[in-house]
Amino acid sequence: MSNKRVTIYDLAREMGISVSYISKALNGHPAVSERVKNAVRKLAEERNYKHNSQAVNLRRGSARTIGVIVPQIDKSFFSEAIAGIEEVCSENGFSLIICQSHDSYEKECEAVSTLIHQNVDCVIISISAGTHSPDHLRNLQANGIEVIQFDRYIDELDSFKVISNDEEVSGDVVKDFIRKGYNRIAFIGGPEHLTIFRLRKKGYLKTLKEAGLPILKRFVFDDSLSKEQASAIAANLLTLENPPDAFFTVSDEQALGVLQAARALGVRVPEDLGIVGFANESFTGIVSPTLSSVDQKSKEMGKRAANLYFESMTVKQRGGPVSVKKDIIKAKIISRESSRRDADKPGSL
Amino acid sequence: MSNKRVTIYDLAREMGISVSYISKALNGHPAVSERVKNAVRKLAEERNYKHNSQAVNLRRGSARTIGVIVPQIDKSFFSEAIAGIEEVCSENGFSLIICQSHDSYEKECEAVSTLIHQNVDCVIISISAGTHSPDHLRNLQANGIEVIQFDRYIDELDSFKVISNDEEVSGDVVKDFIRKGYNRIAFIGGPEHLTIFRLRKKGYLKTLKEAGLPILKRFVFDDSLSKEQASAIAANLLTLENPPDAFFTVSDEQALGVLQAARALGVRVPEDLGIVGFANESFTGIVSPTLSSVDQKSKEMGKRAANLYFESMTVKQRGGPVSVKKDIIKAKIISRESSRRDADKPGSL
DNA sequence: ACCAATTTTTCAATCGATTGAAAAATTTTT
DNA sequence: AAAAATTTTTCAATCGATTGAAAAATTGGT
Repeated sequence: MSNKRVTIYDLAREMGISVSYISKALNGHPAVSERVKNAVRKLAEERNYKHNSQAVNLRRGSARTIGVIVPQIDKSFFSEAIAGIEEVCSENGFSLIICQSHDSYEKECEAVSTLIHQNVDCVIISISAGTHSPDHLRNLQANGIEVIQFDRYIDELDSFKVISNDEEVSGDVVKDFIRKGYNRIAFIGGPEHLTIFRLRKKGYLKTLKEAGLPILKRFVFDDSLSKEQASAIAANLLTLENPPDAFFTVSDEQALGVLQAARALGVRVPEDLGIVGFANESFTGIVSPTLSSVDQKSKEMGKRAANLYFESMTVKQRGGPVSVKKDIIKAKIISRESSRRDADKPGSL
Repeated sequence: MSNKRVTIYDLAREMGISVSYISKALNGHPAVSERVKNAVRKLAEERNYKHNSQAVNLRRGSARTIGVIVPQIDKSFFSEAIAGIEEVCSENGFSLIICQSHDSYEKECEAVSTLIHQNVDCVIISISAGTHSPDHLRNLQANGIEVIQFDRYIDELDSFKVISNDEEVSGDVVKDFIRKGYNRIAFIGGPEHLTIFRLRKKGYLKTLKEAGLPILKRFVFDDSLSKEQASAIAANLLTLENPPDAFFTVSDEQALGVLQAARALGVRVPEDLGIVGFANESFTGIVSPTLSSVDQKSKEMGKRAANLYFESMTVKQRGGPVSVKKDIIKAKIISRESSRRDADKPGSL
């Protein structure tokens, strides 16, 4: 046990040739004959040689690695996005380091620090709910690390951004509610310092206004991302004299909270109350009634984010100018039982 | 943009002192006066110096990192276990590299390769359903990397193991069913080359036998881990002339599959059919009816696994003998609606 | 067989940080 | 003030791999 690792020095000693020659042979350098290449590769295989990434990366000056920071990896939105990132990275021979911020600014900063230490080439991040300033991300850029934001982003930071058409699709959700006959639509949002939550609220408010519906302040809530908060808000509103007949929430956890409050109060969903959430988490399809949600095409967002890095690298290498751009991926409403009122039934259009 | 990183050479040049002295100052070496230490630290802070982990690790010969390989990070069992590992690692100043095998042997081998390259000190793994041989894990050991298995393990590999009392708790599930009046209990298992699935089946069979109940071969299925397979099996059995009145499954996905099949056929749960799954995934508490499940204390398993590494390190450093041991964490049945028949109601004991 | 051209192989520097030994500077002792 | 003891600082090797330049060996032409 605890054997030392085989290095190219070991191989060189055993074969009686120089270290640099071994290195060139293993890397397919043209100055090495096929005969030697094969012999070296064979021995490397036999001795179970594995290169030391630390050494390679140090020498190269790059770890060929992308760091990913997300609030939680066990939300399907994020794990799917990571899957997309992983796919593109492995196509390009890059590895991934995944960090969780658990929605805390401090943990996010720690992750940033780790990734700088690890000498990553790029950081793809969906910022935590606790993050108010992009200084730590500027720190990454100051260290020559490309920053790419997705979903939850800070607009003022000059970086690539891969986002949904939040305002537009939020408007669509409201329109859909109205079309189905819901017209007392409540909104449960997130912290307003995050652009996506501002935009979703904006889309909601704007569409209500355009539809000529009154905006009831007591039906609009910010900064209530947890299931429990949403549940409490719903329980409160549903016992009013004139309760809402629909809830639009900016996450699926909130939508679930609303559903549970409705269940507890005997309010029927979707007959008496429509619910639409955001992110199309996997549980939305298995609760009863199933929850309508906005699908943000998480995997595609991840792929797009990673591709932005590799594309910009290519352009930079050619000396071309890299214009900072915002990539918008169109989200799509997945209509399930929780918003399926009569008006939506086939033939009723 | 694309600035080069600050190194101790830059700091040394700026302060007009040697590189090694800078290094010693930053690391609190006793041979450096407080005056110099403070000055160096101040400048390092100002210039935003971050050490290069590649260089540090190369020199040290260890990355102070633990690699984790699990089938999927978006199952709460695994993400909770990872949270536990993370907690213990950060207490000990270690980092984490997380890899997913997606239940494929090839991907698991790739992950092993990556982790060897990254020079990790230890690998904590729950092996994939597609893994039949522990050769790749022996490869880790041959490279001086400690291997710790948890949950899904290969018994024949000489390594630490952190596992549940699978056979015992499976027996308890069956006993619980019987106590509640279920007596035609079907079983949907996993691939038998994984010890945990063998043990769960063994506990099921043994307990049926001890209870004097017949073992019906057509009620026992192996290697059917997916929700779809479980659903198909349930649909099949429930339309028999003498269908089962309970299902014990080795995962929660399977339990959900059974529930959906029962719903589709109009079979009432738990009145006509009891269901108990395994892992206490988060969705078991939000489906309707809620699903009973075996809680494996995933976070504790993760913490235990990581602690085993640090404990064995301490012992090894002292030159003490490290006996390979199996740590058993007692699982607990979480009784929810899907197995809540009359007999279980309060006062009916 | 000799010189040039080509192929094969080695040398030495490099990446960034650490560390024990050696050297230089300072303080204490006599 | 010289010698000894102590503190401060630098030197040089090291970790493992890569790479351009230089050297050595081989091949070809005449």
